[in-house]
Amino acid sequence: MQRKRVTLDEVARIAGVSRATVSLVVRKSPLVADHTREKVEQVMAELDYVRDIGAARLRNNSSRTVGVIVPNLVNSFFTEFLAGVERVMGEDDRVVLLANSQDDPRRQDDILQRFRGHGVDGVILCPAAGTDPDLPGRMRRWGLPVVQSLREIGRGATDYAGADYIDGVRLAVQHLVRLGRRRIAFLSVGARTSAREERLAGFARALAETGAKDAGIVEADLSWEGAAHSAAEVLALPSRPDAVLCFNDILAAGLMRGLRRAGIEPGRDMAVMGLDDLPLAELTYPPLSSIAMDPAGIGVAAARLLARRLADPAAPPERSILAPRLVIRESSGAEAG
Amino acid sequence: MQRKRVTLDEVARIAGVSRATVSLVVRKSPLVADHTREKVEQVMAELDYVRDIGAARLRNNSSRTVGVIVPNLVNSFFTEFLAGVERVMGEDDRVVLLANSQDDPRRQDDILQRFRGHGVDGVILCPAAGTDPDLPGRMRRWGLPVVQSLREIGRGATDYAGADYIDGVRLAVQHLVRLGRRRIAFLSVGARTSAREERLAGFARALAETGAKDAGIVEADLSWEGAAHSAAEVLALPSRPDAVLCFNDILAAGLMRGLRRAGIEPGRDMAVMGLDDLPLAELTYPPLSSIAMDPAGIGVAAARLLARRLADPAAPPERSILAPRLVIRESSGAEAG
DNA sequence: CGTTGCATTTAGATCGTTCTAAATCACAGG
DNA sequence: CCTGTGATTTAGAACGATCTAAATGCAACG
Repeated sequence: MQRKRVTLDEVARIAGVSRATVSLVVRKSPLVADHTREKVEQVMAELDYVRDIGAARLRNNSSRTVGVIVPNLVNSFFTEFLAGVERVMGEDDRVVLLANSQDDPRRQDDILQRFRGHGVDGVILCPAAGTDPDLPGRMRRWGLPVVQSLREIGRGATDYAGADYIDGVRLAVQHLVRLGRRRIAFLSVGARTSAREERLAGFARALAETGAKDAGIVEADLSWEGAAHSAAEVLALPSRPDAVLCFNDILAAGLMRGLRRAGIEPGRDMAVMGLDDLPLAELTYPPLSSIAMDPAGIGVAAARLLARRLADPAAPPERSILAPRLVIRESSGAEAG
Repeated sequence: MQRKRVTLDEVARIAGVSRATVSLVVRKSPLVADHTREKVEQVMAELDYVRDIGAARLRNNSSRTVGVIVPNLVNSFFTEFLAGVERVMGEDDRVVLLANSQDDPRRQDDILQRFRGHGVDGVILCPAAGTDPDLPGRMRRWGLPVVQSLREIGRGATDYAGADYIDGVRLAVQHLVRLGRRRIAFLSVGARTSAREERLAGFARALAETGAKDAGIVEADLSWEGAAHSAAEVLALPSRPDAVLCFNDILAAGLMRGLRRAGIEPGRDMAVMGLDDLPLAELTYPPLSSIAMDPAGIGVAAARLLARRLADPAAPPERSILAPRLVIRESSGAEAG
């Protein structure tokens, strides 16, 4: 059943050259004469030769494989990110080893060990909440190149690709203020990540800049049900908010369900905004105003950073921060006037 | 920068045993004496030894790596599927090579060659629309074990994991008929896949069983915008439908937007149902009645089938078909009575 | 004390590639 | 005809594991 592999030796024997020559042809070396190359390529096609990249890596230490670790595969923010990464890697003839840390640092460690064992050239990591702050250091000591993305441990320790969350939140707050909202609450999540810190920091800063009132911060489970349940808590805030900015669109959609159940009409009685502009933002009712972060673009950027890092391991760490964009729909309320 | 790998030889030297013994320890062989094992394990921990799986595979032909090819990473049906696969593989200490065919058979072929080159143990494949019918045959000739999932080329040629789409459609049609709907249309997609054929076949069969009228089949782009645009076409069908069953929830959500733009209230004036019960079905307005297909469960089943196949390559092909479940929300109209 | 049997350990070949250093070839120039 | 040069080609040693077959140690037995 298991068919035996066609090897360089076999091709060499049939083409009447040496193994080394065939290897050169495989690697498109300019050293080999045109007629030899043609002959060898023909034989390779006939025998359906497939180069064994594992064996190659054993010798030359490049597996053309990169690991990607995301905390979650249900949130489409991460899957769009992943799609961006995968596209660039595919174009670059690399292959993606995917793993899901489920936001658990222990699992994340296991995965990294597996990746090391498989000899990945590098890793793109969205660090799990609660990751050991020394992880970038450990990875450096392992000699494993890493690009962090979407979240970051030890700012500036490694390459990083992300969106400007702080500015994104600012855009949202400014938009709400322009529409006349003054008491703004923030619906946050429990998991301690740099993304959360940045969004909260951006919130505080934007309130200060616009003079809007901080109506309070509520924490919800990261699921639409969780957010729906938080509606009561939001409505009970001492200074009753007239707008809620949510950590992401999933929470925003859930919150809108919760508000409507409580008889509050989102978009009219209470402005609601999301962050991330997931595809579902278009489909909720009312359609959700949000801040587009272009996760696929971030994935592309992360993949490029890793490619650069692999080409030049000694280069100084680089950051690739994409600008967010305000997407106005209906949940933030009618246009002023 | 690139740190040199710790090898078996090194561990052996420091632990004062032979390379072969260390190898036995790594593989948890019962042949080695307890005190030796302890000593060796201690040294491995000290040196941070990581076994090179590529080198191991070269000798024993098992890479503990499987390839997964999906046509799309945006549709959460596929990402939930992927999450299921990844979970089982992780538990089983295997790693997933992910690739996205974008429903393009040429890309899919490239990916398979890459996978072969990386020495994957097997592949889980959701074949791209338009895949060469002989692909299962070619893969058999390559000696590459494969489990098809969600879609199928050459029924019964390989292991297969999926949901009973035909029965799923039947549940939907029966539900609509129970609510008094009589003229049912189907909003389909262009891509020719077994999933599409089964859903259409199920539709025809269910209409025959229930006596409902086929109000026509409309094809949309596989995106919510595409479906929104199709609303006009649906409304223009000669026997004006009173219900529309959609190929999936994304189309259903888009169609509802399109209907509302045209002044038709989904759920009241026109029943709308989706298939797949994606998370977004909860969040649309009105919430979408749908048929849960449990993609994560299918992913789990596919991973198990592949594990079985790897353990016993000669076993006869097996099918794992999950039963669908009706999820009633509001888009299908008020409860009868 | 030599032998047998069992548990444990090991040397050396091997997997399919790439690398290094050297060999071979073709041909021009002296 | 010999030598030097640049272009091709190659033999053989890696890479880091696993496998095979055999060696070793040790205790008990006759």
